[in-house]
This record gives sequence, C-alpha cells and structure tokens, in this order.
Amino acid sequence: MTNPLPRAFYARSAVEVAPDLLGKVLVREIEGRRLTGRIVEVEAYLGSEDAASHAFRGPTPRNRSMFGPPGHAYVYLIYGMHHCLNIVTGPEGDGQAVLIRALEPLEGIEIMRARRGGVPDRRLTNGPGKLCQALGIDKRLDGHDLCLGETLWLEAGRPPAEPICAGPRVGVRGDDLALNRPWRFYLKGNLFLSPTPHNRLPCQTLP
DNA sequence: CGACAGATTATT
DNA sequence: ATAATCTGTCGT
Repeated sequence: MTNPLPRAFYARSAVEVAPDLLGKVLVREIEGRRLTGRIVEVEAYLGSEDAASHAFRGPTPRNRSMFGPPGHAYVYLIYGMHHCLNIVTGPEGDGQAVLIRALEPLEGIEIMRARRGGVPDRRLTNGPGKLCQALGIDKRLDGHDLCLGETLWLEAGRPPAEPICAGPRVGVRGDDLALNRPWRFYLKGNLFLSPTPHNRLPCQTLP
C-alpha cells in the first residue's frame, strides 16, 4: 500500500506549501523498484503576480499543467536537455507551483548511480535537473496526478531536524520584486543542496 | 520568421 | 567560460 499526501496538502499557496515540502519523501516507482529521496531544497513560484514564474504571461503548451488542479506534476524541459519537476499548488487556474531543487537519496541509490553515470553520491540529486535524471522523471510525467500513489507521489517523512532557511531564488530573471522575494527554502547545512553560491550566504531562519 | 534568453549541467 | 539545443517571447 502506498500513502500519498492528500490533495488538501497542495491546495494552498505555493509559498506555504514550499517550506512544508522540506523533509517529505518523493517516491518514484519504476519497473517495480522504489527510488526515493528526502526533499531538502525547493522554490515557490506564483502565477500572474510573479515575474519569475513560467505562468506569469498565462498558459502555453509547455506550462498548461501549472494551471490545472493542485497535486499534479508540472515537468518541463530546460535548455533543451534537462527536465525539472514542479508540484502544482493553489487554486486551479492560478498557475502556482513549487520547483523541487534537491533531494537527499534514500532508497534505490544503486539505480540512481547507474542513471547518473557514476558521479559521486553527493552529486546524485543535488540539482533540479540531476534529480530528474536520477529518478527517471521526464515529460511523460507532466500532468501526472500525485495523489494516486502510482508511479510518482509524495509521502510524509520525519519532520526535519535541521533549521529551515529562506533566501532569493536561483537563476531567475524578472523585476526587482521577483529577484528579491525569499522563496527558496532549504534545510540548513544539508549535504545535498544544489551547488549555488547562496549556500554560503547568511539566511533567514524560519520559526 | 529569426534572434535570443532561459527555474541547468558537465566539461574546458 | 562554454556548449548542449528545446520553448517562449519579442522584434522585423
């Protein structure tokens, strides 16, 4: 039996859901094998009010799942070669989502190593494109319902012991407001964070 | 329709 | 620093 997080968990603002996703377990079932990782870094994106969001200018063929119901996956191809996994949140039609930026590998590490070409374990899932490659996530999963408990879903984990930090989002462009919003959330000091310079900057610790 | 930037990564 | 090369946006 699987125990996916319920739709109600996702039916809130991305800015609320994002920090709550830290410590949750992402489960990918592929050919009967479980590949899982603990979520350690995320970024929240809103819709028409967030100049850094794919949803800022409204629906397109690529981002249409962002405008669907919460609790579904939004998977897109970036730079023509890497996939990124988002979790759709908020009310349907709003275009909110949370980007999963880094995982701490839990189960299926052997398979992740094979999929990632034998890089050191520290680099298996420490970036949005890397974790998709490690878990075999691509556009076929775009629009997938995460509340079914099939193929791809999320489960509750132990509440994180590490403090939660918030800072500016990585690699985004937009107006000053979008650049400065502290909507990147991560577990302080975790070894599997993405290799961004922000890791070394002082962070605002959430209560 | 052509140019170009991009929620990235591995390599030079 | 740069290449890999898919999408969307903006300008001609």
